[in-house]
Amino acid sequence: MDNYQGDLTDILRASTGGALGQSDVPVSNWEFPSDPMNLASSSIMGDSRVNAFGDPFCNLRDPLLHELNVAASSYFSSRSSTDHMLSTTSVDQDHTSNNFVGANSATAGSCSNILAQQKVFEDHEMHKAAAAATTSRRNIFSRIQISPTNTTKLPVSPCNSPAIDACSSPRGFRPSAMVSSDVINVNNSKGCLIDNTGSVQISSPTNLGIKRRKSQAKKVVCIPAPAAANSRSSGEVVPSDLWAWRKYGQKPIKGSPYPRGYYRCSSSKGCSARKQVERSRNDPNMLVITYTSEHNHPWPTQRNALAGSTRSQPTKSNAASKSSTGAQAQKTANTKEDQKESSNDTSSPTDIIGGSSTASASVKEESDDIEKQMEMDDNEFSEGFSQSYRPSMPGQSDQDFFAELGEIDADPLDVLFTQGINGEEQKESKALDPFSIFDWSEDTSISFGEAKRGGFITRQ
DNA sequence: CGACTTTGACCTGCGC
DNA sequence: GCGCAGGTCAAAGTCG
Repeated sequence: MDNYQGDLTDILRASTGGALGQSDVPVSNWEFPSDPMNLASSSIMGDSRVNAFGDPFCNLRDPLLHELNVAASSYFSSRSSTDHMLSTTSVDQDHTSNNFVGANSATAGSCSNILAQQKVFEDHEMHKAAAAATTSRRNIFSRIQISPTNTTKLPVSPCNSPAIDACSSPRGFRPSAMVSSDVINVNNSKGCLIDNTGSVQISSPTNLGIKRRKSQAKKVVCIPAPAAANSRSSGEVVPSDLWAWRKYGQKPIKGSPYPRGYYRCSSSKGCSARKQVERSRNDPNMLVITYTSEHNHPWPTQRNALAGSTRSQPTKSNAASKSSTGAQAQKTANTKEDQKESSNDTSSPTDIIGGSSTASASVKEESDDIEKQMEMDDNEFSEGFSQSYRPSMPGQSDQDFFAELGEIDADPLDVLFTQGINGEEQKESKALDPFSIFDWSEDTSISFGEAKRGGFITRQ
């Protein structure tokens, strides 16, 4: 189970984003009161330093953390090979209704469509784990009850573009949504979040797309590409999570102007966890992160996560003012893509950062408030990244926040389960399968709001 | 010195 | 079998 811990936590954290502490957040028009995925809150992860992304990408800071929190939705899709519980199949199936999709169309800006769309697709592996603990076939997300009405109406992505395109959304980040690999498109803004026709990210191993190692379980996360916040001078996007990642390769992808970066987990030696980061073809503002394999080690402590990643991320204090990278950054700084990125990024970092900094708070608020918050965030960002980036929790000091991080790091799932599940169920699930949290029995019908209320958030 | 990024070369899977 | 494309390796160089 430990192996999964990392992934799961990743997902949870990433997806949970700003929801922390929030109970009834009208994230979107969706019926579900709140986004379960927001449980962990991105802000928690905020500090991690992860490796940079490909050159063309610029500044991404903890997209998982920040953006997800803020409103951005992210997609986690997994390609399962076989018994995939994920509802990858189709929109019209009941899976769809069950899929966790939080779409928030309320947000402003180009990305406005989705603040909190999120969808998680778990790995085949993860599913197995969950399955072991429970008999349920549906993954956590699939179990999450979303208003059937809404779900059934989820628009199928009009886009025919490749999976990567699934995450298209305008720059700001808000839009991302997690879509089941096979396609749930919640995002109206640019049309498609994920294309099932897409090859790589979304397709199951058997599908087109990843030719190799298809058999490996993969989870695909689509997140808004933060801009400057998490970037290096080179313009690379540096999606962060608490894991430490080391870049081991980068390849241009056919049909995409953006290269794909290959990262492996450096948090622990021998860890087979890997991820691929690339930009959505259609929406450069969106990043598609594909996780492969599980971490074979516990969730890294904050410190560990940061270890060895100093280059990829600016220090909290100077992130804004200076890129962490030196010569390397310089090398690519002038590239076309970088320039392009930089131009885009100028405004966006705010989103991210602001999202991260205020995400937790903003999430609580009504969509209107969220927009306002974002605006404020933008302003804050202008003042300095370091400040704005600082993760904040409502009613919580920074120190508290990090202290909490420590707890979470120690056992991220613990938080979720201990609080997210009540009584005996909690104990049982925790003991048997931490993931059971996701694997709620179908009749359980735990609403996101409940889950959230249950605990992810309360921890603070 | 250790960890990271970069990048060309190599390997492998898939389609034709 | 060949070629293409994706994925990985590993040397070289950088940075703190």
